[in-house]
Amino acid sequence: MLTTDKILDAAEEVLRKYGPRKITVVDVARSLGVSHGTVYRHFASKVDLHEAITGRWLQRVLLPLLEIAKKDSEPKARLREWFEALVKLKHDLVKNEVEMFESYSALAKSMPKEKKAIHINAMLKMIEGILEDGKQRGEFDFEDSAVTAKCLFFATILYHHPLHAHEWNNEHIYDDFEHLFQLLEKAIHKV
Amino acid sequence: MLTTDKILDAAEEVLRKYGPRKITVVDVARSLGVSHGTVYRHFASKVDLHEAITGRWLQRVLLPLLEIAKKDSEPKARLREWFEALVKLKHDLVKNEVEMFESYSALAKSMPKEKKAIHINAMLKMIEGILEDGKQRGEFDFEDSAVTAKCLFFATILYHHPLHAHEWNNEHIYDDFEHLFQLLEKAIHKV
DNA sequence: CAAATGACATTTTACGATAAATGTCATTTG
DNA sequence: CAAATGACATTTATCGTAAAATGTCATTTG
Repeated sequence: MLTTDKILDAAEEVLRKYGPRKITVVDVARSLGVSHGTVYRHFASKVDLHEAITGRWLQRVLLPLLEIAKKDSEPKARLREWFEALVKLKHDLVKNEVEMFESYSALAKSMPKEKKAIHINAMLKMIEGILEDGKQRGEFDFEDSAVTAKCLFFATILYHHPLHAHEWNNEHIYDDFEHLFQLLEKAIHKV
Repeated sequence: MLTTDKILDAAEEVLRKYGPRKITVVDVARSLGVSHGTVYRHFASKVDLHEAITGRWLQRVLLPLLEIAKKDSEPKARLREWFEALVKLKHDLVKNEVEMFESYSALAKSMPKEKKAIHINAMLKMIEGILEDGKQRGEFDFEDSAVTAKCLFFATILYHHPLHAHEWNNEHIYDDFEHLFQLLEKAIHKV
């Protein structure tokens, strides 16, 4: 019997092989050797299928960040490690898996923002956790962890949002990030 | 005799009337009642013409920022005023002149980054001036004005870069900016 | 002779017809 | 009877051709 997961596997395979313009319901069904009607028994629409593909990939790719967030190392160091991992992750995707990155970026573009918000919120929760931890331990100084998490995430958006990927081949990009992050640390570290 | 300025006036007219897809050399020439060959006596290429149009517009639209930067009010207040003006400026352009904003965004997209850098550098210089002033007066505390200016500009990019314009209809956008800016202030204000 | 033209080869875009994909559902299959 | 099919109307993408724009330059104009 055909499962949702098998369809997603096939879809990723198609994506990998033929690029984002070719992930049609028909092609995915063909690569599974079933009729496209069958796929519609598992996904209400092409868009739903796309969202599922992207969602699964995002979850997988962001796993390392979750690991870092869960550590109980010093919050200051952990926060830095998390953000450095975030930008390195994104930059590496662009460098080493351009076609995959672009494929998924293309899919993500057509994703409704509520769906995107889910993943952004997952990231914000990780940051918030580190911040809250640091606040408890007296390392950090700010009012609201959730608000501050948002600030940090969006302040660094240039360095991790796909929209800005074209700027990441600039040779000073890591220096710039480093300077910005130091500035942000200065704002939240207890003096 | 035909002057470069007259051509740019006509080009803006065409842009305003027919949108960005219609600013062809031929159309601009037609609206001036001259042959398109004549336009080529003033601009080496269509791209050059586009750059000139965009450049002139940017300069005009960013004039208010220059005014603020030149004031000799308190640097802390001036910095805030400058950034609030920047994001308000951009947001107003989207709200009140959508078609113009999109037109120019479209033109800007095809502009080489060296040309864009000129305008970004002009902005950075304004920020740097305010920061340096504040440092002299003992209001601010940081190492390098130029570096810090870059940090502030790019940390707030979500709120003023056209790429993110689609996020500006979020109702919390001003609150978010306010929180971020407070955080940044905390990082550079002398305690 | 400086300024402008318009004919030109070349490149880019627009358009419309054809093919393919989406989404539904009555029917078939195991 | 749950699972899968494929015929279908509708929407969307593809592609070749026609039209328009780019960029050059020898010629014309005032």
